[in-house]
Amino acid sequence: MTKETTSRARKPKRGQTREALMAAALDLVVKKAPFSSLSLREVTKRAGVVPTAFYRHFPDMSALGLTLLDESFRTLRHMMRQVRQEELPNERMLRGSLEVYFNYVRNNRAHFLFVSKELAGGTPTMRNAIRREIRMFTNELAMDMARFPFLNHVNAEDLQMMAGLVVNNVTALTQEMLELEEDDEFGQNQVLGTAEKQLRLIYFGVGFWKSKADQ
Amino acid sequence: MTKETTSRARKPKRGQTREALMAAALDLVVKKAPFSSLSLREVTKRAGVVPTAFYRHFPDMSALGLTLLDESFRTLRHMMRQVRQEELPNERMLRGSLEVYFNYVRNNRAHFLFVSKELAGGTPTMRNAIRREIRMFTNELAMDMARFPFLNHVNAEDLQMMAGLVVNNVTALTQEMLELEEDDEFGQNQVLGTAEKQLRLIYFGVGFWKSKADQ
DNA sequence: AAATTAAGTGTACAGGTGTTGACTTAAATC
DNA sequence: GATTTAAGTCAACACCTGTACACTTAATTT
Repeated sequence: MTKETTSRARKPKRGQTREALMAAALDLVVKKAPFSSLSLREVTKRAGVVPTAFYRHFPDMSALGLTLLDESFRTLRHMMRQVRQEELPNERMLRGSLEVYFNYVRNNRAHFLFVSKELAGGTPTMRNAIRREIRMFTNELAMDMARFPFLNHVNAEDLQMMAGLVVNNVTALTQEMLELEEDDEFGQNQVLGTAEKQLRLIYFGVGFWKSKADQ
Repeated sequence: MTKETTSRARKPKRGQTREALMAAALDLVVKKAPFSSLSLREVTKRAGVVPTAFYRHFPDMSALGLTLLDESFRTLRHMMRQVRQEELPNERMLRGSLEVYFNYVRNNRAHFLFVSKELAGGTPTMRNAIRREIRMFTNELAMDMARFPFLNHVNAEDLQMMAGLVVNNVTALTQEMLELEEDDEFGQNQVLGTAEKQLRLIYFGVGFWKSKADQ
């Protein structure tokens, strides 16, 4: 990661064991247990490699975990950025964004399951990393809301509060969606519909609230 | 639990080991790891008892977990019932309910931490039990909302949606509060304040939303 | 007072765990 | 082509795990 001393980068092409280890861990998280309770041996076994080979790629399991976390959020951030820089928010854009997001969740089930379980049950390091990431999303959302014409009379603190409400709720609905069977399209659409209604309430509700109770 | 065959109940007064085991497990959950990754031996050690003594009280660890879950929700339900049957909802009642609730959370930190970690990381049995319990709270809340004069023109489905929004959010804030240090009163008050603002938005927002967009 | 039962202890075993060190081998660099 | 380095294997260790079985002991029932 830090070393690139010589002129030409030397890439170990042969061993994609590193990726295999990460995939194995993710796999075990999906169909067995939270990451925190996976054993090194179990992961290497599933990766089709001898236990000691693990140390060629990670110092210990928690390092693997952090790498997995990084991977999860790097691609998620990428997607979020694409969603954000679409045209100005309007009526249909809310539904559209939610569809893109939940579609992404469905296509990255393993990563979301991993993150979801670690958010509550992981080591403090893990939990903090995840919470920091979520806080970042909340801040960005608050900034986007500020450009929403309907909301431009709402102060920064209240925007933050609203964004928190949205993020908390979407997080919960994501976990709900992860509990559904992968092919339960009915259930998934139901969650999506609920999400849309709830966000609509939040967005439109604040207009009323602010104009009435400014005290 | 089921047996009470003879005339007089025979209580094993000597061994409060059962309670000790439950307390030990809860203790370990607070300061170490999610319940799922506790070992039987570690629990018995902390309870000050030999490993095999465990089997006199529970068939295995997951039975202990379910008992713990039962205990957690039995007292929580009791508190909720008291909060609910207060006088009709009004302005100050929102704040009051939240204070009672979060105070309860603070006084039952271990149980909430346990539940919070199991909600995402537990066995399917555990997760379902918890989710069922939460769904129950949501339903009860929806019923309470129906009696709210401000909301009596909202149909059942939307009430359910609103209640879900409230419960999701309070759940998230509960987890946020559990991450704070026990003596961080400032942070705790901040969470409480956020909660109040957010719920106010939900409650008052819907009035505007429904009267405007009935479509 | 005798008998029964609940609840504790100690020993033992088979298996899983993380990590060590020395060895092999294939690829990348010189 | 020789050498260095990255990435794999194998064997061994000390420890922790759940659970079976036989044993003790105190309390409750009879």
